[in-house]
Amino acid sequence: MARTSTPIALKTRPADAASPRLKSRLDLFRFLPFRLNRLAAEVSSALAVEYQERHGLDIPAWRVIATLGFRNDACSAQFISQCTRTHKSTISRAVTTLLNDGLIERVENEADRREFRLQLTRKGRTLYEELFPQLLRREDEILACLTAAERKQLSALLGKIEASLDLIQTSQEADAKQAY
Amino acid sequence: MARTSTPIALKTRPADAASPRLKSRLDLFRFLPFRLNRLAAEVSSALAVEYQERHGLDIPAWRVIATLGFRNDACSAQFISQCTRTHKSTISRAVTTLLNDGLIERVENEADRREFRLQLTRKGRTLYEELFPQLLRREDEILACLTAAERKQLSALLGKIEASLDLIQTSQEADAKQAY
DNA sequence: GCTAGATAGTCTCACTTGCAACCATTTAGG
DNA sequence: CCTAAATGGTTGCAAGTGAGACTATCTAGC
Repeated sequence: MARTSTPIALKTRPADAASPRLKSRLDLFRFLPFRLNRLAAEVSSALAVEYQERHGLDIPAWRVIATLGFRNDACSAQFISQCTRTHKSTISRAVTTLLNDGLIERVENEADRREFRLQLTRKGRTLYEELFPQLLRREDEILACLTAAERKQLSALLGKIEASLDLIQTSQEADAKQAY
Repeated sequence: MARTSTPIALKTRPADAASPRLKSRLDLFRFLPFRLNRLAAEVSSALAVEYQERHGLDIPAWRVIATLGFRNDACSAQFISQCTRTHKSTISRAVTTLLNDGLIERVENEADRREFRLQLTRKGRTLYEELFPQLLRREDEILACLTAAERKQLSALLGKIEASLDLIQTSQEADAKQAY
């Protein structure tokens, strides 16, 4: 449309590898944190259709389902909170909703009555079994632009950064680390 | 300040490349969207120190500064909104704050009096010039775990996905696309 | 020129989320 | 045992954000 002629247009093009990074300017589009944020946001919204529109789950709820679905044994809200890096109050609220929807159930832990063990109900597992292939398909769509080798590369690279970040964190917040 | 992921964090180990992905289960830690979200959140919070604590900027404000700092000429709020993929109301609020802080200024656009052209003030530019090397240093720290070649690879891979997502979006929401 | 439809930017509202206080329970130390 | 500190989980509150209404301006078509 005529729209594209406005200064706007700017199809935020991926950093094109050709031109070298300027020393005196911060090119936002080559700045990793920015790219990660933007990419994560876009990928998320590309997937949101699946669990939001088709199954009425929001992101925290999906994370709970996914964590429980992935593991066979029941686990605590705390555990879910930690491994998805989602605030415990957020998880708590999601858990409440999912309990009401009958997608998960919780069992008293006799050994420690502060904590509840959570697990998918039959209904919840059905949903999970139905939802996750759809999500994998979406992921595949998104990654269709990469060869198998490239996907492996990407995974390995992300893994390295993840590992490195954990280290950075560890050295910075030695006490928080205790929490494990 | 909103986005901070829980510092708690159980050592969600990076998908270890050894064991193959199970067919019947979705391993959250190998699921790209999840990894991207988590990584983006962590990287963001690793950088947040710089612009939040040291300069009192939140993320939207920093995006405005960065966009203006990167370009030489003044540009509209709309433009910033689009190229950072941040909602226009969020940008609007950040702009208001930055105007009050004297970090940016706006000039009437004679040609189109709906829009204002924004630019850094002297003070704003000083802040930008001071802040961005710090951020680059941080980025370097985070990427220190990768060789130069690997960094290039990563950048190229992200670029491919970015490009591909634009395409996906385009085909899926032909009308929404107008908005860009 | 005038009207209808776009567009830039602001503002209100509702919703989500992180934080921190809180309750219940467990554990450690005396 | 009894108290103090830690831990799992919930909830009230405040801050940030997206959706969408709204204002002012611009553009196209008649």
